[in-house]
Amino acid sequence: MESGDLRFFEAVARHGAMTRAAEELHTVQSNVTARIRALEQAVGASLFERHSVGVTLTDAGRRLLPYAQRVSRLLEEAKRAVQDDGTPRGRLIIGSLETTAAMRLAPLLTGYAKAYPQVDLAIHPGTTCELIAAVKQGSVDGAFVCGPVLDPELDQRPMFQEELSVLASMAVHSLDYLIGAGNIRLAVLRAGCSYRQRLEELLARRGIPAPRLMEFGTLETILACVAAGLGITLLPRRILSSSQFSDSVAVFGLPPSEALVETVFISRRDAAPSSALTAFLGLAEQAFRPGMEASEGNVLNGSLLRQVGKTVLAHQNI
Amino acid sequence: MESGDLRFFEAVARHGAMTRAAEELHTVQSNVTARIRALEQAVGASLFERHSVGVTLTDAGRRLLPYAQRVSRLLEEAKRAVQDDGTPRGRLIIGSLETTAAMRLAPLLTGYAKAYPQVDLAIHPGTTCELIAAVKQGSVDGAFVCGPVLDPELDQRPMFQEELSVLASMAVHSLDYLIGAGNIRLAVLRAGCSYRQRLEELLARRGIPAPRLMEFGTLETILACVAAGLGITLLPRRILSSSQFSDSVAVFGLPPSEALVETVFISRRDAAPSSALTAFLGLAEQAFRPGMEASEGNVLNGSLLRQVGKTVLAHQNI
DNA sequence: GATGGCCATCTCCCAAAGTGATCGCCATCA
DNA sequence: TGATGGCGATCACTTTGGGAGATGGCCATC
Repeated sequence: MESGDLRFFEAVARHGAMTRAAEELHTVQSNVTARIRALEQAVGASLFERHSVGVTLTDAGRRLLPYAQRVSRLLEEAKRAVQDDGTPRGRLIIGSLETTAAMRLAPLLTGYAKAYPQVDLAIHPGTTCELIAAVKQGSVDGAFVCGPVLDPELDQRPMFQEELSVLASMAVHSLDYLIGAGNIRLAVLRAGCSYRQRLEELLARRGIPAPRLMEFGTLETILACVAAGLGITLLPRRILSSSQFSDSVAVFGLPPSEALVETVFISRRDAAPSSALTAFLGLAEQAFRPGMEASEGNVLNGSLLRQVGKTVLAHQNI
Repeated sequence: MESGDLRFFEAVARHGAMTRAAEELHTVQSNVTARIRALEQAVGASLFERHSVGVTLTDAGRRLLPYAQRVSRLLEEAKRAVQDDGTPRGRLIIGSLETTAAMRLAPLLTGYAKAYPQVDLAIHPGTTCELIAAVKQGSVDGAFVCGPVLDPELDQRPMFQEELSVLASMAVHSLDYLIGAGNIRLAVLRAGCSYRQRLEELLARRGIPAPRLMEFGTLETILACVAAGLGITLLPRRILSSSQFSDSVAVFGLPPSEALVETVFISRRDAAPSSALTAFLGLAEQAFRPGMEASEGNVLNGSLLRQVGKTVLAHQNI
């Protein structure tokens, strides 16, 4: 069995048809047929059921498919590993929650770009779910997401904690106010955003029925919308410090059990990290890990009741 | 880059010479030269330094080598996975500490052999170190060893606890006796045996200088030697219950912190377990895990001071 | 029954891989 | 210093596996 055969196999499995796989492989159908047959003979099992239109995997084929993918990934990685002589270069794609990117990454990224000019750095925004999938699939090298991430395929490093707060318009003086207010909505970045789920749970625990959603493309529009009284949202409190809206929205602090979320950096556990990624991790830990105990931690362990923005609320009120 | 090229590469790296690698690959030297050169061109780096006699890996080659090995292992595994239709068959090699094999495995193995007659079952004895290496290398499918095993490559499942005791001749009434006795030795199965190290540490903590070693091939000879007063040893107490020497050696109980060792079953984390291995694990957990809480656990948490064999000793004496 | 999509099979062909001989390099040794 | 032996590089050649293209059969659809 050769890696070339597995490439053919994988393409056929993906397309469900030899003819279309042949196109992708820049060859003709008869070759695909022949090589699949050769592969079947090599492993001693039939891999596809042939139909009048297309083919489908047999059980044996289904068992082989993940290996085909792993082999091709491994070869890719091998190539990179050979070329990677220890000095970071090439492309590094980092996934990040939108909020994390907005609040935290700027100094890290500029520092990295300066320190490793040979690396093309790209930030890929997404929700925790999307980014986990992207890391596992290999389309991003690593990502900042909401922890904890328990996936055994992924390596997880805690980076910092965020303190979430409910943001609402200044007219809202307690969340109970929301119970009657029918036209208030949840303003979220994406339907799949993990903060949305958290906010719904949080309201549910207080007997507030989940308002309807409103999706926005950027954080600024969410904040503008919240300030305008169109909706409420749940975001890291810190987001306000760099925002023009810091004085125009009400901030509802939350008890630590609800407020604190760990942001972790995830990367594939099986793939050896590129030098570019290792260097990134080094800078990130330098930037975030000491900061965690020194400043953030103290704030979080202190009073969560004090005023932020214009509103002071005791936990009991929320 | 193709898996075939990597096979060539790996063979050359292993032999340190193209000519000899060619023999192993059943081809001629010129082909090896050509394919290595093609591979070097494909990855864009030189992989070997050519000398007048033989070749040596470059840094890039050293980075590639582990991938070559992983790819070929992965292809092997893929083949097995395709052929493995869920009913255990084929060869299953289980590593085990000698003591574990003697005391624990018999019923499990007979049960397994009866339940899965299509599997050729083999037991491969060894020390914890040896077995860990064997599992990682793939020469055994899984192994019972002294836990905990922290290796990230390995999956570890606790199976049962053993209670270790120091065994000595009936003439020895306290371990302090050993301080003067110059000709007493440690009787161990192998130099690398983890019990040996434990015993030395244990004696050291009591101020007893480490006696010299005596190695034996079988447990029975160790026990005979201990009974004859030639040496002392550290073994699971349970070993005596199936031994003719149970009445002719003195047993020194130990406090739980020193006595208890967890026996775990380790297997490769990355390789998908064969059906034969999965079935084995199923039976093993059935056999050992319920037993752990029900009988063994109680005994261990109860008095460790009571008499076993003929000697009663308080912890303080040991 | 005509059509179209798809897979299997066959033949032809070629480039890639294998073969064997030769050359050059270098260490060793007489 | 010259002979020898081991080893890799290179070259000319042969072999063959894989790719191309044509054809036929099957089946669903219209």
